[in-house]
Amino acid sequence: MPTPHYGQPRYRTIADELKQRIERGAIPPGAVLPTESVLTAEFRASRGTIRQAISVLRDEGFVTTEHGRGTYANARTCNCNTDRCKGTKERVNEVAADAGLAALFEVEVGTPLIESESISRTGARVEMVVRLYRLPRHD
Amino acid sequence: MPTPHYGQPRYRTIADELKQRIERGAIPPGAVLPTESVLTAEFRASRGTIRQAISVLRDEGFVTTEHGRGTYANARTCNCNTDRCKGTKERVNEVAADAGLAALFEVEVGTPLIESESISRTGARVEMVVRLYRLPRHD
DNA sequence: AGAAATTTGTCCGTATGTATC
DNA sequence: AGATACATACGGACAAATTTC
Repeated sequence: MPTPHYGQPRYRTIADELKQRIERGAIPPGAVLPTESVLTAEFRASRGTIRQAISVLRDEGFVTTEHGRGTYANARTCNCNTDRCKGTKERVNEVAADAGLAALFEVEVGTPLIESESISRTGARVEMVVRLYRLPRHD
Repeated sequence: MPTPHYGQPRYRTIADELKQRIERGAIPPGAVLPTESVLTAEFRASRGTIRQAISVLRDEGFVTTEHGRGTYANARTCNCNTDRCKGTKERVNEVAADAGLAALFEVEVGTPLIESESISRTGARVEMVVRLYRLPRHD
């Protein structure tokens, strides 16, 4: 049989299906996902394809894989069932300069710096964390 | 030939080699990387392994791939000599998630993250340091 | 415009190494 | 030590997007 993949690639279809199971609670947080061989049998896909699907879930933060043990479903915290709450939160505080920052700013290690941390999310998933450092009183 | 992978896996070794070429300027920003088949011949690795290596570069922001076209090296250091960009340098590398970041991204401590550090200066003095963290994307 | 060549994308099957229990 | 499961690597096949002729 050839390998037709119209529309979505197979590994994405499988990833979406698994994603739904996790979101619906069919696979509760902390539970182990079906093993690769089980998924292979269920979806009639090769291990490579199954692994690619799981890789998608891992990158999107739905699951965590541990070598030699298995793949676990992660707890999804945010329940905003609205649109994509592409919200960013910002937090500003004072931190001590570590070695790397101290060298850059040419100050001593431990010198207070202003740290502004922005966290952008899409849904429950943290998309990006941006940390901006600068010296106090000199904007 | 069996498939031993002592120490670093092959695809990482290849990725590092390509990374160096980009950093050294052997592959200038915007240039097309050797095609997969060329790399296959050069490194005597299978196409899958080559693709895995390129995937690493993609995740780390070194290159961009376009279907049917090729893989391009990204500009990672701002080379433009305009006054605007002068004094701004960007560095992208992989770091291990510390406790704070791990909690935000809901991953384990030590999970590789992509860190993009931008340093803006006015003259010799460092004005600001921005560190952007994100999870590796794609497979 | 159309066909061929090039290049990346997806998928399969298999084999072997490595980590964990 | 054995069983299980993930990680790496190979080779082959076909699909899809782009470029070239």
